[in-house]
Amino acid sequence: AVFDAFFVAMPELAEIHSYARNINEWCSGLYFDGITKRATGKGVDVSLLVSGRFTLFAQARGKELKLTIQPETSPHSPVYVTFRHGLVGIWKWAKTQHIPKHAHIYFESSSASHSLCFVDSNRLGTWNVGDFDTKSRGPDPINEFNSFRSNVIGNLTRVKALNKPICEVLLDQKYFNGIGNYLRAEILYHSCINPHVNARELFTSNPEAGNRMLSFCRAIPLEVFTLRLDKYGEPAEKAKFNDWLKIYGKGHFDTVKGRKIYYEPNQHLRQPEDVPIPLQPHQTQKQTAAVAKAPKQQQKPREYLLEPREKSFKKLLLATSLLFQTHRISSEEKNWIKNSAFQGSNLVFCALEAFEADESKDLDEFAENIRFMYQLCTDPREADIFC
DNA sequence: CGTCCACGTCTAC
DNA sequence: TAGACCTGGACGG
Repeated sequence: AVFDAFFVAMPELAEIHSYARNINEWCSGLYFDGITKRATGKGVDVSLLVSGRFTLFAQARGKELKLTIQPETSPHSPVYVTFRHGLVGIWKWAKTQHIPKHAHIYFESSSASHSLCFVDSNRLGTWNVGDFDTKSRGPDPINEFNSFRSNVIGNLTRVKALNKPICEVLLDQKYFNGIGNYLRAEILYHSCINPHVNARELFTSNPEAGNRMLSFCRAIPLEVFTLRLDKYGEPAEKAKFNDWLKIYGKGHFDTVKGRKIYYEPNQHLRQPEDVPIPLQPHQTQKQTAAVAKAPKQQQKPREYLLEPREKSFKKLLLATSLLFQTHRISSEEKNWIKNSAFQGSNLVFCALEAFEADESKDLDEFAENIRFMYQLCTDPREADIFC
């Protein structure tokens, strides 16, 4: 029963990234020509800032989603609108004659007869003109993992906010932008860390466990994103998501600062699994301190239901690492590929397919294609090719 | 029908 | 740290 309520709520890091992917899939190659802000919406009336036709592009950073409104005529500079989704905010692609209830702002495309709608039934979400809030919200654990990590590690000893139980710290958006109540429970469960452990102490007494947890802050939401788990979908999809959850909404919980933290009281005695998608270099195998003392238990390997796309995703990341390690691409190009893959860009997957179809498996040619795409896509004059 | 709960963020005591 | 902001689904009488 708790899950029925759960399924209509809670956009966190994985959901915001999925929203951005959805929006870019719906909107690529389309011109929009109208913006309507209803009186119920709390954000600014963006329609006053845009005239003529425009394209839309979405990016996620933590729990924020930034829409780039790019007017057709070049002298007009783009308008950025950044959304926060509250408890239930969601993006929908709807026929313009049937705008959903609680759509507080929508972007209309006459040619497609559809509108991109920001739907938020309990109106806790809002938006403002401008870029991501980098002052009070930390880097994105998926797209900016290295800065995310150093923002935590670098502030550990001097910032009071990090001298608290790890379950509280994980909700602090200044350090864990995008982590919410279900992700923190899942991350701690997979990391085999007791939620009440002091964060500073965790990182200083057992840095390996701390680092592993930071990797899970990326890997767990990334898994929801790449497996396209959708708690807003059809009943079958909701059930898949429910099955995927290991701990949230199940069994034991404590209430800390008015919020439920679900965990297994003995989860810190388990042996952690490997990070499912280890994209960042991390130390291997050497066990230390409390984790090492834990009795080795039989671990059931995590089961993946890999769709073809998800296999390609992994292959692409492996290929990218290879190209980078062999100095065929720069770190900027490497990061661009990863980000494009996370955003669900078809382009980079096409490059991979071309490489796989190439019988000579020419890595240099693969790298050249990638560099060419990178140039095209990062040049604003050519941005349309990307969309 | 009413009550509880979902759980993000801001504000005020 | 409690309350406000909101809606709506589950559940109980």
